[in-house]
Amino acid sequence: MRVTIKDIAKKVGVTPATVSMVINNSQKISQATKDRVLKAIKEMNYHPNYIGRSLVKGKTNNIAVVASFFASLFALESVRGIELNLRKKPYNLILYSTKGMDENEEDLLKRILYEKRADGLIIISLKAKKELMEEFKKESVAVVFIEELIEDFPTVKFNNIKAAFLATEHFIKNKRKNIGLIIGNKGMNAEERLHGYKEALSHYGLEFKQEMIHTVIDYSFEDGEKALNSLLEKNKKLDAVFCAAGDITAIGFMDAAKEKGINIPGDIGIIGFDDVYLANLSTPSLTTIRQPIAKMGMQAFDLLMEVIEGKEESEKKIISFEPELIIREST
Amino acid sequence: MRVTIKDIAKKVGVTPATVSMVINNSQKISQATKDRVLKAIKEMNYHPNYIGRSLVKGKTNNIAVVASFFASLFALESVRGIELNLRKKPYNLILYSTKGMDENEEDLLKRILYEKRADGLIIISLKAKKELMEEFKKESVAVVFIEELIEDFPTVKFNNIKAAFLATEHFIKNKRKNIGLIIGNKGMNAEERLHGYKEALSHYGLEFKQEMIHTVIDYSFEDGEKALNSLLEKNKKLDAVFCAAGDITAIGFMDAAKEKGINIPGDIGIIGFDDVYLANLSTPSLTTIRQPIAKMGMQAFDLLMEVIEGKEESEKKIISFEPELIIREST
DNA sequence: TTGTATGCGTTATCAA
DNA sequence: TTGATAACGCATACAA
Repeated sequence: MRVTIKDIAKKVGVTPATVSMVINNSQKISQATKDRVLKAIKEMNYHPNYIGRSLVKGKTNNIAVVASFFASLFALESVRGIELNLRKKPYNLILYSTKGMDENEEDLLKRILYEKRADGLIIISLKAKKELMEEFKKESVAVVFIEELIEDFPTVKFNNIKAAFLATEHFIKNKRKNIGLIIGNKGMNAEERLHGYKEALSHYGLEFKQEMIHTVIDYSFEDGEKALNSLLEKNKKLDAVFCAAGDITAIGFMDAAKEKGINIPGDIGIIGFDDVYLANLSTPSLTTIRQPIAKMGMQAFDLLMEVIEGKEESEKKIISFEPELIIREST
Repeated sequence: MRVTIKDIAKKVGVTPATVSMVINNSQKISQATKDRVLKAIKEMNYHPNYIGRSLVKGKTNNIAVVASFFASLFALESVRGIELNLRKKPYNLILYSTKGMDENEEDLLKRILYEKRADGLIIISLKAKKELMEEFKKESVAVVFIEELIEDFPTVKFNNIKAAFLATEHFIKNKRKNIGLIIGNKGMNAEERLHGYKEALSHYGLEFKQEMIHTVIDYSFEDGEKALNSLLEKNKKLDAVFCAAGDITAIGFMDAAKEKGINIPGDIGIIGFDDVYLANLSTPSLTTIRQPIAKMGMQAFDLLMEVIEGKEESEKKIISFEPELIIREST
């Protein structure tokens, strides 16, 4: 049997209530009994059972992170950031992934909420229904979003519009006229990046053409290879590509170009997105948009703590991170 | 207020006990009341509170994964594998990382144990004291290790000796004579890989030289850059490097070589370790040892389930995975 | 300053 | 087949 406060109480000759008060270092316990209880706790190797505590307190000290899967660079970096700041607080991290589960996303969120599995949630790149989110508010379970934005909920995001504008503008200033775009096929991110791309074109008096857009699903290396063929087929004069679908896809694109004897940046310039390690390692090294993902995770955790601790002004905060264009050899 | 079995009971006109029995679909409840209760559960949107359940059952349905840091590719891939199989079971994942915590590793493990935070643990690449582990056994909390081995505990590991042998042998067969080794500075892995490296040298009649070894701490990109300078300084004739510290470090090494005008594989051949997906994307692409990390994670989870479910023969099982040498352009 | 009593949400035992 | 009651480990309001 595990030792409980009862055992300590019996040993010291006080009641469980007294022991409990010592543990939560109440002011109204005499130093003498405090010492005796503490001594017994050490001797008997007592540790409070967090389930008992949770039940009476209505608090789990767990933070749930929900994402579609955790093996993506974005999710990984976010979790790393969250973890970094989590360490300063007495919370644990529980990960819930939705991809490949029998349960759908909404049911999962409901379960976390109603089964009382966490005091707060960080939801990464997932769209959630507004009504369900209101339920979280009602049950006072704090929620912070990363990337996808829900009205009236705190969110950490990235200025995708400006990012896409910067990338596109960089091409234009370098006299590139036929700028393709590789982009994800869904989500707010993709919309915003498309928006920034269009904005830059129109700002510099260039025409937007639908055939310049290639959408991808997986953000994979292979997606980049396919994109090259598809874009070239439709646009013989293609001289630049902004790969808003990430660096990995951009590198897939470069790899395919190399095989076809297309020179980068001579024939086609390319800009990636994210600035992962690899961007600096490819040949040519990749010009890209740097996104401070880990910092975004850290910020999301801090925001969550503020909401849990009751700071009202944090409840609707939207924190946006600004892009940085890292110029290397591919443009 | 959250709805509890009491609310359901009141609404239906039965006792909480009956509702509980319905939820756990006991056989001895009449279909009629079963239906009424189920209907009320749906109407009132009831979900069982897992904390209440845990308290009486003495079971948390949580699996803890402990590692020094989850942002490493090894830990990430392991978690991914664990996650994959976890989905088939009614368990949740809790992540505990030790690096950078105020608390040391041993205290963390003690906390997980005595606070009753998980029914089972998977410990990744961490050395634990035998006595403490015996405590887990006594409290019947299941434990499975990945990578580090503790006597009498189930472990999933990788044949590091053979892996290092294969890599070193590959160089030798390609007429490389001065083979450097980049390797972590602690842990069983490093020892085993060093062992395999030495074994290959001696098997092919080459002399082992201490100055051919460069140890690293972080397994980082930067470590690879430093390794190049250090190794070259001590060995002018260096013509091969087995980077047992992982692909990222190997890529760092290549990057530094590129800057110095050293040709890979012309001047120096390099072999990495892990086969992360970056390995195939670098220029030149990286020859490396493939380690089925996700599969190891899956296996660890299955083993853990077996122990939790009381299969005695699983309690001392050691499952070893075999290496595969993936030959690409860097050798 | 400490003890008594009660409750958190659930399950299990026993009786009806 | 269902109800009454106690128990899990802990915290807290109130009484002493």
